[in-house]
Amino acid sequence: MQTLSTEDYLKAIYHVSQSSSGAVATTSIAKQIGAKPSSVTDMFKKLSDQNLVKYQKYQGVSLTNEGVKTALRIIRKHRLWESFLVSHLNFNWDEVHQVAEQLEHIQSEKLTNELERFLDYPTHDPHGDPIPNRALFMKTYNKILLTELPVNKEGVCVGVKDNSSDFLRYLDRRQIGIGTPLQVLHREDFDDSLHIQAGKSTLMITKKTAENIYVKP
Amino acid sequence: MQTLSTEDYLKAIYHVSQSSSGAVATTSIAKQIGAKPSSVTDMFKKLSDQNLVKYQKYQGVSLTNEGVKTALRIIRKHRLWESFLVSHLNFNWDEVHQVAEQLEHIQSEKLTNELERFLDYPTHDPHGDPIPNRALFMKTYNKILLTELPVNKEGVCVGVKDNSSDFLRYLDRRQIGIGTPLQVLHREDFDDSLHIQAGKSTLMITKKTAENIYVKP
DNA sequence: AAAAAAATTTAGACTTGTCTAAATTTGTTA
DNA sequence: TAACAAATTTAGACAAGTCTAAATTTTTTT
Repeated sequence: MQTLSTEDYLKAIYHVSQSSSGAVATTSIAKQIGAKPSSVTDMFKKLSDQNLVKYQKYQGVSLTNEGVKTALRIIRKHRLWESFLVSHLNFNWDEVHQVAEQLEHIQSEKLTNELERFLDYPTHDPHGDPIPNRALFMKTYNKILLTELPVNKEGVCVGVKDNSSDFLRYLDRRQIGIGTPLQVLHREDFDDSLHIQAGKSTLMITKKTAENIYVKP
Repeated sequence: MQTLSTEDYLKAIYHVSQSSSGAVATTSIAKQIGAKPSSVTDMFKKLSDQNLVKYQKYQGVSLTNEGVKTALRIIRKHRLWESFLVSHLNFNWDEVHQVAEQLEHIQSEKLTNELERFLDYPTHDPHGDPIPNRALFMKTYNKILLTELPVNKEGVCVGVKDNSSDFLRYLDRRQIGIGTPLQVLHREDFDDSLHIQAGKSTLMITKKTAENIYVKP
């Protein structure tokens, strides 16, 4: 059984390892967790003792199979709870993260599985991220960034890269959400801004916005 | 903001103070929490520093107004979650306690209030215990122990005193639950056992069982 | 009311997870 | 490749919460 802290580290290592290749560096986890590198080193040793990561001094860590499983079990709970908060408790998609960070640590297999059943086995959370099923398998579809969508090709918003409240509320104001049909009408060479069709309205967004929106063509 | 541990202590102090009069003794909390008396003394000092309890050396503690409020906020969450687990996640009333012990520590006023709304403002949890509302007010009805119900007077089961899994599952097997109509048909003077009418069936229960069942006449 | 028993507190130690500051290793650059 | 910079680790300290063992206070018993 893990402590709150080791669970946080495992999840952080999983996320960082997903968005980069090779071993996960001490500093990257320090940034993610909000701790000093020396604390991270300490924790790497503890996780290594439990065979949850492979750790070589000065070379960073990588999750073992057991470590991946543990991380996925936490992510599964996190995303199921986020889904519940949005679908039944009137939370907006920008409000769920902080609470789910707490709920993801609740230990009860029955609770997790019954919650999943109650939600009717959702495959994606409110941000479009895939939810591991009971066997910890995730359904991923091949999504691309809005910046990579060819001009005039139709797509649908299926996720966001930046999960910050600021960005999510900005999208709310622009009436862009998961499922919104998106189409690039014109790409401005001068500043890389995009004129897009979002649902029924047309609007202009910056490159920075576009590269934080995932679409399925 | 409280730690997990201080919340557990406040809740324990509240419960003990409800079932006895005067200040709450170190040993009684030690038993309730499962800690050594010396640890309890340490915590009493910490709680006292935060003005959550009034503490006098060797004389035990009593909750301050602020301490009572904090305890009730935790109990409110505990009982709301228990209700949710039973009503929507297929938990039995003997399975909810352990999970609710974890869920009661989740910090989010919005979560608590939305959960309450989702459950349609329940006034009692699956064991018949009253749920504090948003203003921390509890609706209590005047219940008595089954041992105190006059022979042949009709009553309804509205709660249990012993919340152990063993007892609750025993009641399940006897088909006694919250709302079950109960009536004492005969009181056996020899061993204090009771012949009772429970719903549609008549059965015999021991004194020990009867003094753990609350009824409303 | 003195002695014995029970309850409580104190003192000192341990664990977990964190930190700072210093030392070491790795990498990068001239 | 030598020197510098960046990353990482080590060493030692600290806070929270717990423990054991010893000391103290309160309560009960004789």
